[in-house]
Amino acid sequence: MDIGEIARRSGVSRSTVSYALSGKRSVSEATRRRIQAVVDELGYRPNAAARALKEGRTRTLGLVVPPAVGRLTLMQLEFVAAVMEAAARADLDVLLSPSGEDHDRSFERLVTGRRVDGVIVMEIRLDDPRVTRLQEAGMPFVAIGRTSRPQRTCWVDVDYTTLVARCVDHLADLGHRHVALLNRPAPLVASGYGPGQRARQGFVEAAARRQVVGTELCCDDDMAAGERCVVELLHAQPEISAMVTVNEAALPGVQRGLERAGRSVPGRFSIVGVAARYWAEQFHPPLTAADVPAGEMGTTAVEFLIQRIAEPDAPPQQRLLTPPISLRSSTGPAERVR
Amino acid sequence: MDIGEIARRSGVSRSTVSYALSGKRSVSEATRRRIQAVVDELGYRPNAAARALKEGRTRTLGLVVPPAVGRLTLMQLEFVAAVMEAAARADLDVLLSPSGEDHDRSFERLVTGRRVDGVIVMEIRLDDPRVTRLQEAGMPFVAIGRTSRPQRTCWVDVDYTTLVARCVDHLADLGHRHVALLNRPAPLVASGYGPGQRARQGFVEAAARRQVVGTELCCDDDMAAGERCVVELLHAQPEISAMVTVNEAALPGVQRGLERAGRSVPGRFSIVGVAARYWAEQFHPPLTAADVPAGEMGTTAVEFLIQRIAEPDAPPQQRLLTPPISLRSSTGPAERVR
DNA sequence: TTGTAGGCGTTATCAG
DNA sequence: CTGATAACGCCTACAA
Repeated sequence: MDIGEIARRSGVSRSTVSYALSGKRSVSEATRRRIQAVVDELGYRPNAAARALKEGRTRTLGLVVPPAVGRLTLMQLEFVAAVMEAAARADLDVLLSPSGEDHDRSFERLVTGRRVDGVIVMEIRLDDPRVTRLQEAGMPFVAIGRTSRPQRTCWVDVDYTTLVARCVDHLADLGHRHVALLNRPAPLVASGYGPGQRARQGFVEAAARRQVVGTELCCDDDMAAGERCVVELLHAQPEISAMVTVNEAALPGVQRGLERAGRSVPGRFSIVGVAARYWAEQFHPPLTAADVPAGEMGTTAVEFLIQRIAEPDAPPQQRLLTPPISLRSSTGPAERVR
Repeated sequence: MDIGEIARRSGVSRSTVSYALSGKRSVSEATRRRIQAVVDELGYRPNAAARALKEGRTRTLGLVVPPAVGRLTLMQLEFVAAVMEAAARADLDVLLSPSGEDHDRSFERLVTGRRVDGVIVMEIRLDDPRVTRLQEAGMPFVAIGRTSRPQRTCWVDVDYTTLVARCVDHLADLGHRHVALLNRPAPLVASGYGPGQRARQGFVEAAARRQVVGTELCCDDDMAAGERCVVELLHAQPEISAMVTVNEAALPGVQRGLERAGRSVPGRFSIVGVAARYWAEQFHPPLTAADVPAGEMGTTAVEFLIQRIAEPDAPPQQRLLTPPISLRSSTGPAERVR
């Protein structure tokens, strides 16, 4: 069934049907109704491919997700959901594409096959070949995260440097002198993962500024690793009385580790960090943390992308989010030195 | 840049270029190379919309995900990842579509706008309008889960009835006489969610058969609910010595609840269930459970769908999975009655 | 207010 | 082995 079928059945020309549906030129009320009736009856919808071919746009957004989605954190998941919903609200579809590993073909199809009008790229590295590729292909895109030279690209990111520094400040204010940073997995950070690197930077700077002794720890994104890290850390350096964490997936393990080490929170240990609200609230006691607004980021990314597709030459929009730290119950004053 | 550009630069006709790339008719080695060189140099790729229009297929699969993806369980997430990867391997793209709530337009675009060649629908209800819609639209699809009349549709599902019954058998064999079922959230089960209903059915039947006293408990999909449920249950019915769980998201909470109630596992309480392997292994002690093979299900779903698109009239394939229960360390003999 | 006709980029049929 | 040409279904400038 095509537009011709509708035209025939309503006794008008194909263009009249097209105009009646798009509203791009006026159609007499009578014929419009007649056409609409036929459309409803047959459940007609314009063929997306034909429309895309003619209009030169697909009404589809590409979403490039990290390779091992099995390891997707809750934050990322919330982000994907938000993108999906925001796109749906704007009547846009979302094409999912894995990147990294050996999925280059999928990425290439996206960029070069005109399958989408624009792309959102998650988990940007400081030096990311995908960004270069998108730029040279002239495909509108929004990066989630910044490369090391983010001036001319459109992005949405969380200011981990500032956030982690604020966490250190908070702990220093409470009198903590020996503080640890629980970072993301070492290979990830080493490969130029922005949040990991910027968290480290914010931690080191703030520790120096506040004359606090800082210890950084990289930890795999799971419960077991979190428990192990904490236990080993407190065994090796029992003087550490507080921790800043940017590794939400390790939180349940951290909790167990603290229990095993006999460090009650916040009485004998303080912990503060950056996490999805869900994890922060699931922690015992509820975690004082900057809640990453993943949902808002997804919505913003879609907004930016739509804007960018409409006006590719406008200056790229950028948004650096610094969500406030929600004071819950996981931090308290340092124990008095005996 | 289009195929004409390539044709011009290689000094051949457009059809020759097309054939050289598709290999659907033989092209002299010399011209094939010349064409390939130009293609590589310009980075040409066929316009997806034009190709879809002409061929009548989009090389795209639709994936209909549950509405509140924010609440996506790990199992579902693993499934989505597997679908994405399997599709990418077959050089197919995946179009993501939220369903439920007020996202009907997205679903309708998918079915009726010819945006995809086939659809995978997650989280099928016993009575699911989406299935009816897809059938009347003649869109090839694979259901993840079965409706109450699954005979003529193509689906992949987990046999919760059998799995839960086996769990009950295992506990009964160990001497447990009072057993609980930790099911998914009440509204979900009530709305005709297959796994929830079938888990209940398997539980009731097996309990009767084994002359075990069974108590069913619906529990929200989060840690806090899990903890609350367990504490309340053991307070109200302390004679219960074992539990079957199909609610993986509640597991961390269940663990805490058991600790708070002073029930060590497996010494003073046994627990067995159905869960993603990740959660089973994160449990303390590791959970004896049937590991839902979400990845395998995703891969199978893509296989089935590709097959179904190729031969829509072949009898629909169906796969009911009954993964074995992996014996870990969370079950033991019932305590002797004092 | 409505109809006619051309073209978007491909692939496939039909000639050569 | 290769080239011209006709669709695929839609949108829209132009004509009436």
